[in-house]
Amino acid sequence: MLRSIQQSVNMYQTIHVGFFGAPMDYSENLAALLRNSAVSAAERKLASAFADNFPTSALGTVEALATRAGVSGPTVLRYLTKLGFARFADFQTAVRQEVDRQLGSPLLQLEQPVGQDPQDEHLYRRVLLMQAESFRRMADRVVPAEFDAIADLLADPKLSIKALGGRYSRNLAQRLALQLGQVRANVALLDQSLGFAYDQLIDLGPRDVIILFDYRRYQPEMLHFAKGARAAGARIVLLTDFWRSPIAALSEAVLTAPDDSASPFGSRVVPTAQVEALIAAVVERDRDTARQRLARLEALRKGNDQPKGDTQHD
Amino acid sequence: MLRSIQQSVNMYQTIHVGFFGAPMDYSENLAALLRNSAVSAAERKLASAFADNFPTSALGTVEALATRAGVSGPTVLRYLTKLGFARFADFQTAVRQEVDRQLGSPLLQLEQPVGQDPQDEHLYRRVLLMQAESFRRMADRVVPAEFDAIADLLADPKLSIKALGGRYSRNLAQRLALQLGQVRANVALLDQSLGFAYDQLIDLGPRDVIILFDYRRYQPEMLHFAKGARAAGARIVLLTDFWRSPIAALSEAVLTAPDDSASPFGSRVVPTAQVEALIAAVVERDRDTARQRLARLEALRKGNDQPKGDTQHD
DNA sequence: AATGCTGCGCAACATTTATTACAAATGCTC
DNA sequence: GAGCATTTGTAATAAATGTTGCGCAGCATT
Repeated sequence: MLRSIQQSVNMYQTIHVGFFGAPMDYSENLAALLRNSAVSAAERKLASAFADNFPTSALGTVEALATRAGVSGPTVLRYLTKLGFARFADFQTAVRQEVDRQLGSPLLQLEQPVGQDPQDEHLYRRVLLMQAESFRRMADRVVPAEFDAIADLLADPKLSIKALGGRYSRNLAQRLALQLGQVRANVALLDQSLGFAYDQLIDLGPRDVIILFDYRRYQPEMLHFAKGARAAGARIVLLTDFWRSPIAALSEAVLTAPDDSASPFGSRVVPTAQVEALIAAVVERDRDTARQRLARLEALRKGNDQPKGDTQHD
Repeated sequence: MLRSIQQSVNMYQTIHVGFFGAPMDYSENLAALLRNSAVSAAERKLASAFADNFPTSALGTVEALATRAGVSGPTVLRYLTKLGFARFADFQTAVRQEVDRQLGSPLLQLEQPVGQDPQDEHLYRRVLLMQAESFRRMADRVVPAEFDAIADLLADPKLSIKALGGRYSRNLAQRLALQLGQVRANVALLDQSLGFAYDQLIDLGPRDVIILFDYRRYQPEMLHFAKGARAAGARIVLLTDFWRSPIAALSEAVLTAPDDSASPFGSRVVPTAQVEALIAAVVERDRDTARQRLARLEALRKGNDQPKGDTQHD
């Protein structure tokens, strides 16, 4: 036990000493660490097995690995212990992280436009490309059922829809309420500023759908309100960011979005698209009703065009 | 054992049936299979957990997965059984193969569209991909000078900014005013409904920048207002769609956007991004001022937190 | 209201799998 | 060639993990 004084560490921080005594730090490259640390015969066989098809080989069981390498299980364990992984589970966690990183990075590199330094790009162009990337990624994590569950709720004519947003997301709630109100009945925007809408709580019941917009710097009042609504039996739908507002636990369906932005404020671009998609889905569910309602509204608007403007929020 | 006659198979050959009975074959894309097969509430949560960070989430233990998703272990097992994986080990093997394949060919990494026909795609996914495409195209028609001209105006502390939007674009004006107001002084939202803001016209002069949002089904009142503002000597900036509102002729800078949408309403997603980009540009032009102003606001907000809510629009 | 159905979590069970102790084998030194 | 040290495999053990049956709860149907 002279050699490996190193303790078991969370991150594989093993430092090897290279040819001229220069320390080699493998903390960034697990695969290399595995390959270069072999000394004895069995360890070499093991290292080869790792190298042969890296991530896969390391993600199975100890036994599988041992068999593939032609060594015994304990040898595998001992090797990994030497490298600083006290438990096999720790090792696998590290491998998974590595996989994640490697799987994630080529994507980003691919998107790098010709001007190698993204700083060279104009801000505006940079923002647009970033958004394009966001949407591309969003598309790859769509869970149709989740979206449909929300759309079904919003489209159900027996239910009444109430939208509520925080300081910066009130806009979204407003947009949703405005557009949804044009294609179906019983849509309201809960107004936050007026004593914070607690008055509304008393009337809530199981026939109400509360659609909440809550993004980072989550406002405690929102959670408080959500709890009250839940207690009253209302159904809760949540749109939030990737960090997930605590309200998620109270919701029966959640839609998340990234909020990467070039400004000090989180971006609401993807959520805006989500709202629009929801509207589209609601329309799709009962095209005729929506069409008729829109036509009626159009007619009404023609009736009193110039004077005063519209009745509701707009 | 009535339901799943399918045996455990090496390759996950589950076939789903698309909208018109067209079979959808996921045999090449495990991630999509996991996301698209969810139906019940718990399954949705699970699918979301899978989607959140795909390979990693699936390579741990059943328990870890269940916890992350907020469901029970057996639910995980049942879901996977439905998808054709008799044993959890089979599933993980499939995941590992997938990881191998994807690491091998980074180019294929972007999920190749599952339903060959875009019609087969889910509405939500379709919307997201469409937006990605929109932004991609927008990036290729960026005219930096035009954008910068607008940003310069909005950032000029000697000028006063007034935002105005139409029926459906008032939202954008509001968002701009709200955020811009946090990073610089003299920002106002012209309220359309109150007698249509003509009162404001009388005070306009060359030190005012009117930023207008006018999208298809251009409202005549907007044009009328713009003419008045122009006559009063105000500077006009316009955000409109590709068809270009007639106000464009009166504006000293114009930013256009597509408004393709799946709903009866035009999409405001790109314009939202434009607004955010403008804010970012303004902040970039004088980072210190913006930072200080934000800090001061923050402090003020802390002062009167709970009572009444904010003074202005929000 | 009562009944059947489905979805889902709890908890016991069974199996797998990591881990440890021990002994055989190998290589090295005197 | 005996003795010591290091390496490696075997087998037993303990822990973790997958798997299954049961029952409750919610929902739709009659």
